Amino acid sequence: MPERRPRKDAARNREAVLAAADALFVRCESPEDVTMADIAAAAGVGKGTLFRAFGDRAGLLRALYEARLEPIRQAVEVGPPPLGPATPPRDRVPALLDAVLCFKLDNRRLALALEEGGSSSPYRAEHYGRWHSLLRAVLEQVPGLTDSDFTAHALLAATRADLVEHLAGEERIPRERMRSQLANFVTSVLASGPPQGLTAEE
Amino acid sequence: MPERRPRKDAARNREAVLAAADALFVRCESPEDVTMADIAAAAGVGKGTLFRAFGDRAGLLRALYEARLEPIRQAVEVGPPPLGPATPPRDRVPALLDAVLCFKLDNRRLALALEEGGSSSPYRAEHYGRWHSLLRAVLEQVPGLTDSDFTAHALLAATRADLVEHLAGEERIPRERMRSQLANFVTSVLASGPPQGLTAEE
DNA sequence: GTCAAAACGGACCCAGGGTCCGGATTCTAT
DNA sequence: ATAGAATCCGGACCCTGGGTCCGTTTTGAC
Repeated sequence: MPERRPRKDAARNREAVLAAADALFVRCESPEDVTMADIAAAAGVGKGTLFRAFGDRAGLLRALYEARLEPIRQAVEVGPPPLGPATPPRDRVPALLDAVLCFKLDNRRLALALEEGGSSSPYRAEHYGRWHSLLRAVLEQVPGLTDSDFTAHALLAATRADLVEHLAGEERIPRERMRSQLANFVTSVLASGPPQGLTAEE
Repeated sequence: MPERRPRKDAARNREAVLAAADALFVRCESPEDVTMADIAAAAGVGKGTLFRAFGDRAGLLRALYEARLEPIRQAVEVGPPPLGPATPPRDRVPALLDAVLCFKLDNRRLALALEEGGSSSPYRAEHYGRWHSLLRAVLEQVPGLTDSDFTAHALLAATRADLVEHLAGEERIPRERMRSQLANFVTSVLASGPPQGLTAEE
């Protein structure tokens, strides 16, 4: 099956919708007061178009999220340390979580809209699955650390969009402070367990 | 102001609604397919009654939640160790989080409905505020532990209703295993920092 | 028993996600 | 270039579910 590519206008409209949605989410107070009709209007497009292109609200949000996430995904999969695969586990774990935190700080409303969007739990999203299994795998390589699966969940939970929003918005905690607090937290989780040998173990 | 007490029928109906809602939430698959109309019908009451008594959906959920939470609240505020105030901080922290976890396991659907209920973030709920400031205060008494505020948030995040639901439902992790994993996690967070002297410090 | 205050309940309203289909656009083949 | 089919457009329309309103009923104080 040749998988014929979409028509030109379809592609153009798809981009217009993504751009419009992004802009609206940045400007809005809360994600739920940007409606599908709003997005369609802002993109100069009919509602039908928007639903045909993305299926439903969640689909649109996902598409936006994935697009924004792409650079980080690259950096994690094939980039240089401290995010890339060549990093020693004890350094990579904090780096990964810091990246997630920064991403959510930079895309607060969007992340909020997607994670707490209602209907299905954020834990079913495949992007969560990716972060979790990656983190889990890296944690597994940290000597003396058990329960990597749960630990990965728990660490990621510390970067939940609504928590980040609360800390940044309500408690007015500055970005750098939040990053360092998360780093400390992660470190303390990693630090426990058997003596994490200094430099020379034998 | 005498604050005259409610009429008999009002009180009776209020109880009926709470009971009906509780029953429905236990039976349902997802909290969002138990509608306000359903609850009213199940309680043998009109929708108006239900809204007059609780204000809105969130109000009803909150009322239910608080009611279920009451025993634990008592145990924490005036009960014996390990939950009560007489417990040494290092022991009380895990106990508190274990209590939260167990509560969410026992009231999965309800907690889900309230925390991810939509509109306003769970971090604005006053019951969250209570848990957080208590935990924060206890953490503050653990020597060598910094960032109690953030740490309290991060630890509580590990017991978020939808995470618990995911672990118990999707990943089929048994209760006791989850409790011990959480306990390990908490311990590792507490363990770091300065030497937590054995028994004799001087 | 009487009467005002309080509560009842279901018809009603409305926003917002999602669907539908007649008409406009784009691609392909000749 | 152009006919014709495939695809897409867009906004009128539907439907669910939270929340409101008000005529009627219940309660309880005197």
